Amino acid sequence: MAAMKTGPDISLIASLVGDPARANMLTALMGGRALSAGELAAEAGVTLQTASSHLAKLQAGGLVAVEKQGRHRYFRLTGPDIAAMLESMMGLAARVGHIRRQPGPKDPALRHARICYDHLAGDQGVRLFDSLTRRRLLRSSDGRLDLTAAGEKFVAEFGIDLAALAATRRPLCRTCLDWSERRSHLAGALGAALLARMVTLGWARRDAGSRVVAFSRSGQNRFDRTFPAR
Amino acid sequence: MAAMKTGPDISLIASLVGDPARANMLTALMGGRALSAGELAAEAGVTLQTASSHLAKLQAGGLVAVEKQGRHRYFRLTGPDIAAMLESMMGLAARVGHIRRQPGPKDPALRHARICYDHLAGDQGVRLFDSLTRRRLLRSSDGRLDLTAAGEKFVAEFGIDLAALAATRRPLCRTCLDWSERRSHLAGALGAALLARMVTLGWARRDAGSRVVAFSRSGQNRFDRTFPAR
DNA sequence: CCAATGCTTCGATCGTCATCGAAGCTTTCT
DNA sequence: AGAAAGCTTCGATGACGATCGAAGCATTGG
Repeated sequence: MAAMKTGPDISLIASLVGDPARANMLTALMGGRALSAGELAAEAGVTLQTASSHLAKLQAGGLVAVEKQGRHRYFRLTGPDIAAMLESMMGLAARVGHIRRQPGPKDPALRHARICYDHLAGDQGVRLFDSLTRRRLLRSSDGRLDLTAAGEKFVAEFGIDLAALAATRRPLCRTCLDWSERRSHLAGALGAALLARMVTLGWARRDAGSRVVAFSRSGQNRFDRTFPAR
Repeated sequence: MAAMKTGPDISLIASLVGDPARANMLTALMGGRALSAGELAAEAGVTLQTASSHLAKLQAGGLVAVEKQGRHRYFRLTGPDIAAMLESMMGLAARVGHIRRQPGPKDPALRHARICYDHLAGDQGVRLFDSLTRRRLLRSSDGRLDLTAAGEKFVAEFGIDLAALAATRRPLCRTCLDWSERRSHLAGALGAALLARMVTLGWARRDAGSRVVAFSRSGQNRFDRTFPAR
């Protein structure tokens, strides 16, 4: 007879993530785009039937949502907080030494710049966040993270429509803990918009089929100039 | 044949938390003190043998560490980041609706003030954090959270030896996401020291056998005066 | 030295769940 | 309408792991 426990039930969520196939699917969905059941099956290395079963459980558990489009069913994470939790788990796993067998060829690229749901993470993500705060374009006060007046000007000049972002229900600025850098990077609507803008400007493109964000040579230069380290 | 994955292995960590008995033990350890195998067995509602097996796995996974003291073996979390991850999972579980069967009698008390590893969480924890930042005693810049000059003075007058805290390897100020309030509260060495000081001052005492922090009537009054909402 | 306490290890049992083949359902394309 | 694509459901199999009784090992106390 278990003692009467109170509070949220962690173990349900954790057991969903605890299966390797599901963990792979969730990691793939951290790329931010909605993926079909077939793509997720390939990503997890299981057959379509098995993947379907897993996805049904993830959906029942509230971790993923589905959108029907024709004969496809596209799955996505139900929110950025799911991605944030996964990143924090990765940080822990890295600290206690549960690194995957082989570093893998894409590993350095992932550490340099990757997608975290819809914003930039890795070395580049942390540098972006540091640059913005060091130049007082971003400030955190009262437990909230906000753009300063100078920050709003800067972002507008960078080509982002702040009014449009403010219209969404989503918080403008959030922090997200980076597993590879163990520092914070910028999430929230602004984090997503900044990455989107960089892609539009041709600085970087998203590597299809992975979370890698590949900066071009000139794009990297412009990034360094626009978001200087000091 | 699973595709070659890279990065930290989430599923190992998650599967450890995924078992209800282990999740209960970890939640109990969020209280911050080291607990014996017997206490943890009672907490989880399993026999001693089962608990022993679980604890061996948690130890192998790097989530808990053990200290031998005579014929007792005391277990504790291997770091504050474990507690932070558990809190974030609770936040998620609460959002997607995995709340435990009965709210339970201790639930309101837990939401008001509880231990999160070694610092104050819940409504009181969030109010403490808000008050410090609103009065510009705490400021976050450059991705780090730091005491201002005024903050250092305030903390010293509150009876905390900052030099001693700085001597530890542990970060002075950290934020931790609160599952019940969905806001940040103060963690890190300072967060721990503030709670310890309040207990020393007799403002509050830790409810044995739970994570509840019970403020006395006068202690609550002094808390409200020392950390005003605005 | 013997008994009691605290915990671990062994062994056996039982459930649960991941997995995939096969069949069924729905949508799209021709 | 027929065929193909995308996915789910059904059913069977197999494996892992949670659980506890019983025995074993260490430490403490008389």
